[in-house]
Amino acid sequence: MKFIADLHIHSRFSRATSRNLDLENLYISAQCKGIQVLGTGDATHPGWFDEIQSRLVEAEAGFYRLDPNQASICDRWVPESCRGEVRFVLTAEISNIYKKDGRTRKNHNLVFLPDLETAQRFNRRLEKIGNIHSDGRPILGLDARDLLDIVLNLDARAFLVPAHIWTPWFSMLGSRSGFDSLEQCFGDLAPHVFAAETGLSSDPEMNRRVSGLDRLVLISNSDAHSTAKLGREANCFDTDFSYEGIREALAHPENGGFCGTLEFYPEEGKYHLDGHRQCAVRLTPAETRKLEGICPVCHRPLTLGVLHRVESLADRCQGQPRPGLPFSKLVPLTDILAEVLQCGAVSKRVTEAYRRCLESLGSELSILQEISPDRISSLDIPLLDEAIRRVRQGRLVIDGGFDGQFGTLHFFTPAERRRLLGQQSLFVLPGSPAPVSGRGGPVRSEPIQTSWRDPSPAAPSAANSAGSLMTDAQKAAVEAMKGPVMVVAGPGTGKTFTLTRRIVRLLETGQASAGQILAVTFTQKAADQMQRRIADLMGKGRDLPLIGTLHGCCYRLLQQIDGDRPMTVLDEDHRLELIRDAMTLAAQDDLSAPFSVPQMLGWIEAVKQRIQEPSSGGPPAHDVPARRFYLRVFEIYRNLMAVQGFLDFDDLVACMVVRLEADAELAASLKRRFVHVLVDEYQDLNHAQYRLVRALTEPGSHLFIIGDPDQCIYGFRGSDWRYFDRFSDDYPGASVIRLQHSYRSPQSILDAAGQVVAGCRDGRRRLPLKATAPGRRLNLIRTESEKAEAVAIGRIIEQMVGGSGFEAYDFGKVDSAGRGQERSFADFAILYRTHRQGGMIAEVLEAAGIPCRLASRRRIWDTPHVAGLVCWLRLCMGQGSFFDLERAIAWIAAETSGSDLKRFKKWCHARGYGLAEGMRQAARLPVQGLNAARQHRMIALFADLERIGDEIRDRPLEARIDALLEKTRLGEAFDASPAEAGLAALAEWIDACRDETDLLLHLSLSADADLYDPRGERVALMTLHAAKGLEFPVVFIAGCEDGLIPLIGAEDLDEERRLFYVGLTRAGERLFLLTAARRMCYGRCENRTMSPFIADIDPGLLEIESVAGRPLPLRRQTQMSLF
DNA sequence: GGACTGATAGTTTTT
DNA sequence: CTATCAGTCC
Repeated sequence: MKFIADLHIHSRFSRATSRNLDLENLYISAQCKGIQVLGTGDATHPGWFDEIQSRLVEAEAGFYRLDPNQASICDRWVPESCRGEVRFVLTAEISNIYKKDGRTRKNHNLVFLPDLETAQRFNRRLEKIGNIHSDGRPILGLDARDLLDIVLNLDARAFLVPAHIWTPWFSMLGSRSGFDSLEQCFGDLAPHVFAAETGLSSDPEMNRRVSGLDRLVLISNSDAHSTAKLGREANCFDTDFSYEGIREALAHPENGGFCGTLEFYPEEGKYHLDGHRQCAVRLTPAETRKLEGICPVCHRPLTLGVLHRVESLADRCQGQPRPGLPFSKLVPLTDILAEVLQCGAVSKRVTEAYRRCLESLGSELSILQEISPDRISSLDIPLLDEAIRRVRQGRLVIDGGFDGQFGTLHFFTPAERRRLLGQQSLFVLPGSPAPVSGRGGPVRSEPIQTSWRDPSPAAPSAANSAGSLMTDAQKAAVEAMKGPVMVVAGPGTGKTFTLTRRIVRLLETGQASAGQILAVTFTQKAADQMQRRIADLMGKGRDLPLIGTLHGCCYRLLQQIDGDRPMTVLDEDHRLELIRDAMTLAAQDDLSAPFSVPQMLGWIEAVKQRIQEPSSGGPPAHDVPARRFYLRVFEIYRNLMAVQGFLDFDDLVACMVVRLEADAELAASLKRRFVHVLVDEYQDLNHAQYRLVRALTEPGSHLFIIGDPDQCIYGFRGSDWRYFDRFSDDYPGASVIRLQHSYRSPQSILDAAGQVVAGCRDGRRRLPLKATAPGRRLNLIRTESEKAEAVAIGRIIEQMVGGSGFEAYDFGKVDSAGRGQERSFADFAILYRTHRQGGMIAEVLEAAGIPCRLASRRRIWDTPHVAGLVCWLRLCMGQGSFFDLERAIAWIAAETSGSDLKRFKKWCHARGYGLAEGMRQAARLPVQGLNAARQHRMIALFADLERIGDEIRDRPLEARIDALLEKTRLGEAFDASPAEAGLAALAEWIDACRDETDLLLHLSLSADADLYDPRGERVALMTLHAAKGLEFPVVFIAGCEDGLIPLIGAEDLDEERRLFYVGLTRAGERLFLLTAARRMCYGRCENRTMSPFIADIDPGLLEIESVAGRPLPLRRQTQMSLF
């Protein structure tokens, strides 16, 4: 069957689209236009998808029609001459913005989906990658190749077509955004792409000059943002009337199902020629080349159009024969009428004439293509017949479009018009305009003054320290092998680099075997990173040294020392639960709790971190009842832990220290074993950890420490930078090496940071850091409110990424000539003091379509079903707690209630049973507080648990998890809710772990894992603390106000200063400091003043800007930019 | 024991 | 503003 399809349109849920773009209007307009098949567009948008689901019904396979009742109502609005069937296919456009091979890429891709179910799966998949709610054309920081991968894995029938492949800003081959070939863009998956969309500004003829595209079918669509633009380009098919028909026709053009396209005259497209709209300069590619791409008015790079781009990639000359299907070029009927009637395309006269045409002649496409001039002239619209004839013959003149401005049409010269109107001739006159070649010469008007802020974008960051060049100091640090070495490594001086190189050198020169090296870091992330880097440098299959966090290493060593004694390390939730139990038990002895559970946890931690007795910590001495209660709780807590064989984090280190200090033999053997000990971030050691390092080394040991006292920001949990400064006393004769060359930040940022940290009252002497580049001033932006602050950040990001949608350019909002270096979302970080601040910023940015990664304290296994699974695992391995049991039974049909379990727990606590012992005893002894029936049900429950445990015990870990999912309701939960990400992270750990003990250790010791798909590029939002060790080209520090930095109530102002210092030095190129004049604080609106730390920065280093409190934000009214 | 009310305090966070 | 906890009532 023959049909015409427009497969790329948008709904009203996309930015800058007409409000009336709903399915009904599309249905009506498609008929008026003469289109039989429309892409739905925006199928990724939940709102639009809901509409699709509720209003459309499947007609042919993968073809959907408007609900018949609705359709008959709509038909009344369609002239009878135009009526016909309309089908929808599920399509969506994705805006991919990402970095590849060092350049920011921005391309748009059309996705075709065979049915609603697949679309739903697609949306669920994308939801994890980015925000699909805020825009019908979602912006994802996702590599186009990875998008294609997702599409291919979705369903064999789904496919992807790169959209309007030539436009400069957002396309596969775009001059400012793209690649030079399909293969570069899609890599290994390129063979799966079989079609490309040419876009308005190019036609098949131009495309065929590039032989790399020969293999592709070229399709054309309207990309309509309003119903009026529907079908300005379209595709002709003669194939099965179904989704599969379309796919087949495109994938196998040799079978003839695809018959070519209806094209817009490319010259009329917005990006045909080169130029600057703001400067009113339009140029042909040849002229642009003569000017070397520079605008003669503003002397900035010109926006290169599609023709230019085609010519630069073309390997066939113009006019050379080339393959391809027939196509015809059209001009929208309203444009023709506007020209004929000499008035605007949206004027009333044109609208009326248009309506009249449709009513008498039929659909627009039939008028443009088929209806004979005789019939057209019968309408009595002067010149219309002649104009349409000329369009069909290609006899019109178009001033080519450029830099976002449509080209303009000319059918008749004034003289000609007079003549034609005079004689109403039906035959072609000699001397009418030649076929299009474009009156594209440079058009110049008065230079327009444009303002731009960013005349000299900062140079890209200097040579990275990962290169093979080392500074002398780095070299010294890597090569000083004997005795204790202390390295003071300021921010960006290549700390990790130095550390890894040193380990590799130790191994390579044979000075130490892998087993003789112990390297400790502070975070799991740092340990993983170091392990990876060393593995990369050493090559595969080599033994690697023990590299881990202090806690992880202690665990391993304790395990080795004690053989297989089971050790379960409790995570924070468990500890709190246990303390709660302990406090409840203590309260029974007639005492009420004068403090909170977290407070108690803090005291316990503090005491353990100092390796002291409980009596040396806790509530102040004068509060006698509180102290009594505290001591009692502490004791009970210890007992509860001991009974079940639990350890907490601090116990790991403390136990190790106690063992080493008490057992000289053991200490000596470990000292013999670990000849080289390396400690990263030494300034963050707390007392117990310091004692541990001391106990593992002698004063003359080959102990290598590296760190930066100015970056000690964990004082609140016991870290003390003084251990760092004391190193030379503890280890006399230690070599001291200072790394002072920063590869990360420019001088301006280092200077400002240095001025801030110099304000510390610690009396330390500091040496200045040197940068490679001078850098530009720091921007200090003062805003009215926290919302305005977020909006200001968003605007800057939007501008630096170069606008995330066409709109930004098409409406002239962003100065396309004066933009700075292109960035992608992953280049930005927004830092703040408290988590609370992150929420608002993320909300504003997400709403504007900027993808964010909000670092949260919640971890992946905090989602109920992942947490449930972990509880089950622990229980089945005999390492469960009462807490695990309570949570686990929620996932089976248990007849035992939570309160029964509480009574059971109380009974166990009273008798000193752990869970396992308690479960055994409950089978034979009466449990106090439970009647016989309840106890029987509980015993039955325990038997069930036992049985499940027995059944799965001998299976490998993965099979065990599968079985658990099957035997409990966990499986349903994982199926129902989109927490596959959680399961995936778990699976990753399972892969990485040797055995279940390892896994459980990981689960309680390991840091948060991201819920986000790492393939999606996002702006990072995190606290200043979390930013430590990271770097970003562009850094925003939000809330630079008194009360936030330094935080109100902070005891150690120096630490707040260091924290700010850490934040400042994360920036590789640009640093923005933001303040709000007013901020909501605990529900109250507070006036704010600037952080005193900013006053310590030389004003000459700051560029201060105030953002006025204009009303926020006019989202849909202006549609100018994302804000 | 569970549902309600009112008072109160409220960083930062890795393991 | 909101989570938490203690106290109150049924």
